[in-house]
Amino acid sequence: MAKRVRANPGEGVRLREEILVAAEGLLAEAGTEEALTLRAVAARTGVSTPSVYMHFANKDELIEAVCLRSWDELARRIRSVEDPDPFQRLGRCGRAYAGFALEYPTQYRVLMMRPTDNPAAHACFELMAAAVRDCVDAGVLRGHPGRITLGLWAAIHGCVSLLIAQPGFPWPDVDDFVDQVVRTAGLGSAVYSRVHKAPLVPSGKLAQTFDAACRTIRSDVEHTSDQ
Amino acid sequence: MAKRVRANPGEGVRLREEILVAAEGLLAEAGTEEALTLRAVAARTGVSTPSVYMHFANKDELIEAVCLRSWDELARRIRSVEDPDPFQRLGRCGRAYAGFALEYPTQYRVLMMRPTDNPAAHACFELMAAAVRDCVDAGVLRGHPGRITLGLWAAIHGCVSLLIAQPGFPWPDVDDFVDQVVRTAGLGSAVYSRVHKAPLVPSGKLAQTFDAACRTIRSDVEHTSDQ
DNA sequence: TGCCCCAGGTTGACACCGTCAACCTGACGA
DNA sequence: TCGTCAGGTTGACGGTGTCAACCTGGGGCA
Repeated sequence: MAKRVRANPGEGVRLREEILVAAEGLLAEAGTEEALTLRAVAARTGVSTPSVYMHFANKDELIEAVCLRSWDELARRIRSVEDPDPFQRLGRCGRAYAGFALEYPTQYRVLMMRPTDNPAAHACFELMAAAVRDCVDAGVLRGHPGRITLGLWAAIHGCVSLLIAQPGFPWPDVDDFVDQVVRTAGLGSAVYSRVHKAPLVPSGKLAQTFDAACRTIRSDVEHTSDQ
Repeated sequence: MAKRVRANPGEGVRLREEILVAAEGLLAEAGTEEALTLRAVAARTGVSTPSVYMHFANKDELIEAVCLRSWDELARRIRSVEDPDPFQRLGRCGRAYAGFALEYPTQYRVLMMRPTDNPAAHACFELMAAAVRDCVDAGVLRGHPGRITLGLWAAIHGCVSLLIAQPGFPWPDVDDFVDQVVRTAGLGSAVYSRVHKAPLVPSGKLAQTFDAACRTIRSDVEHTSDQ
């Protein structure tokens, strides 16, 4: 372990940054929140354990700070999604969300496990809500954008959090599964927003209606669509 | 703390049971997995700490055993769902799942957070898959039942796990939200299973198609359906 | 009847954890 | 030149999971 040169007054923030990086790395390697030790963080930073308390009130606040960075990264990804068609764009946002979660599984896990009430998280939700609002404006979705966003969020979060938490499960191809959930949630929201809580016709008649509607939804006619 | 009478040979299983009950209670009260202490479990059972190791190899195995019981309870609830219409029954199964999760939030959290590969969990999935299969047989859903079940599972799990993990969030009415997610997932699966990965028509045309289809889906005609 | 065995525990200890009070140290302003 | 104070370090405390060693009393067997 290399000798650390003591920081000059005013430069203490540098150590804070190094600690954050070390914690981020350890969290990714260790896997779970409690596997991340203050002692390990301090050792990796090349500093004594209580030094962490110079910059973070306790372990929880350190983890909170790590999470904050993750929210920013997630927002960055969602913001970078582009597509001329609003409904397609909403789908891409969902896939971007899933991509982030699966790329940083541990961070995502920690992120969603603790009650979060910070501006960065709020911003993420607002980005999704804005994409939904565009779909409402285009007429493809109807109803309250916030409510619809919650539904989509639930579906995608459920998808990735299961993939992360149950790696031993015989999942299908990950991209396929994410795609399925994103499309199902989107199409389902479109239908639900028009049906709402109305009692549904029996299954037999539903089948006919779906068959007819989906012939129109598919943009090009496939000759072998049943399987 | 009352004196414990020592168990006779062969009666050791009784203590195992008492420990499980104590752990279950503490988990529900404490909230999180790491708040559940072996010392607390032992104290509540009226026994010394290392006695727990007579019946469970370590803390993890104790928690595993607690989880196993929860899976059984979940299966019991799903099994008790009845409805003549298969699509309606599927929805009720989803609501039963959510009801369990929200009634035992801590157990559910622990349950889903750890990789589970036990028969009880498998049985729960199979029950859901059977309900889906009935819908496929009735024609209201199409495609591979296992895949569809995964999608529904993801949606409902996401819904309840967000409700549990983010109690501070300004959620709408819980029952309403669960209902929304269940219906959205069901309707979405029906549409997705017919559209699959086909490229979709633009949002404008989608809106018209959905409007037309959903007029048929609603069993009775409302005169004020827009809002 | 008396002996011993062993299931069913208990005692005491270990290493590790988060946390904190007390202490050190070197650069900088007066 | 000297005090001050930001930026650390040392050593300790209580709590945790875990384990080796020990106790103990009821039942099988002579």
